[in-house]
Amino acid sequence: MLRLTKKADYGLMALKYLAEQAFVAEHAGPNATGARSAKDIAEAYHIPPQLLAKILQTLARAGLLVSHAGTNGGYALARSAANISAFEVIRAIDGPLFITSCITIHGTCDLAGHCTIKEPLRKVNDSITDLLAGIKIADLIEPTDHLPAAMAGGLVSIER
Amino acid sequence: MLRLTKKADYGLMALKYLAEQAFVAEHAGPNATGARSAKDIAEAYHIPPQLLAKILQTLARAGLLVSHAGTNGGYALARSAANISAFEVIRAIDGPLFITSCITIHGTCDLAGHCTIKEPLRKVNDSITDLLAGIKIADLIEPTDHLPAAMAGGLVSIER
DNA sequence: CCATGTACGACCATTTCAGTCTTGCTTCCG
DNA sequence: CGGAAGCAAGACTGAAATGGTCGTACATGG
Repeated sequence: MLRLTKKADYGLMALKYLAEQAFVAEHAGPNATGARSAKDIAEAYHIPPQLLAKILQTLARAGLLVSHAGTNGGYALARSAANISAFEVIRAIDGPLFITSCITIHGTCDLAGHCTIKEPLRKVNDSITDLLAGIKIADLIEPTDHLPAAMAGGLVSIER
Repeated sequence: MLRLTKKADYGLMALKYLAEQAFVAEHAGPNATGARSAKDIAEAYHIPPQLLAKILQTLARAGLLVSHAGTNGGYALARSAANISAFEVIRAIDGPLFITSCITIHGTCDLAGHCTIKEPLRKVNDSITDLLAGIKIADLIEPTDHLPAAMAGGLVSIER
């Protein structure tokens, strides 16, 4: 439970892949855009190509990727990898995230009076949002290791 | 997406309700245990009674509630409301939470080599776990308002 | 013009969720 | 004792979300 979908997983992987490609392109000629076809990415991660294609289209529609059709076309990051957050990716693919079913778009609980739990949970929701918003695609490259630290531990305490 | 199930919602509501009852029981005679039947709780929140019953059974099996059969039976908190975390409730009902499909019980990614995303996400996972573990049932009572503060904001930053 | 690639909608199988039904056991109380 | 109140637990069902496929159309570079 509380897991994100495989699509979101795939999306993050693809973004990471493109970020790496953009990085190498940066060190190549000016015509190397770092664009890769959906098929390439799918093969690199053994993801069903058609599915990945749809995900990338979604991401492009959300403005996180730029697409270029035709021969030698493909996708590339629309912005720097440091400016794309995991939150944006997840929201683009899985839609707005609400930890509890109570919280709708309007912030109103359908069980008007009786659902007294939603307010505290909304805080949790916001925290997770902030957490994910703080994680950029750029943070996903590099073999991790030295990045945890601040992420675990007593991040929060509710005062009563 | 990234939402918890209705069952977990219901479970939290029920726990909160029992916490409140335990509180009033505390101020009553020694024989007032604060135990309430599943039906009572279900009616208070307009939850399908049978469904709530199953949830409460799960919670009892997990050791968060104590049950007492027979006339005037019902459920009561097994511990103080300040010692039961939202995380325990959610895990008891929805099972262990793993934010990404990659992370299995064994911590191994089924896509051995190619899934390079899982390590950073595991940190996120841990953060959310900690976040939920820090929220106690006792924090859910009281008409909220003055409790947010620390929960929103720059909780985390990944160093690179 | 054709190979390569994106765009997009329809479709399908499987799983998960939410909820119901049924049956059985336990305890209290008259 | 016996019945009512209450928990325990498994089978079952309908609906929705997920994961994935297919087919077709459009764009573009050589």
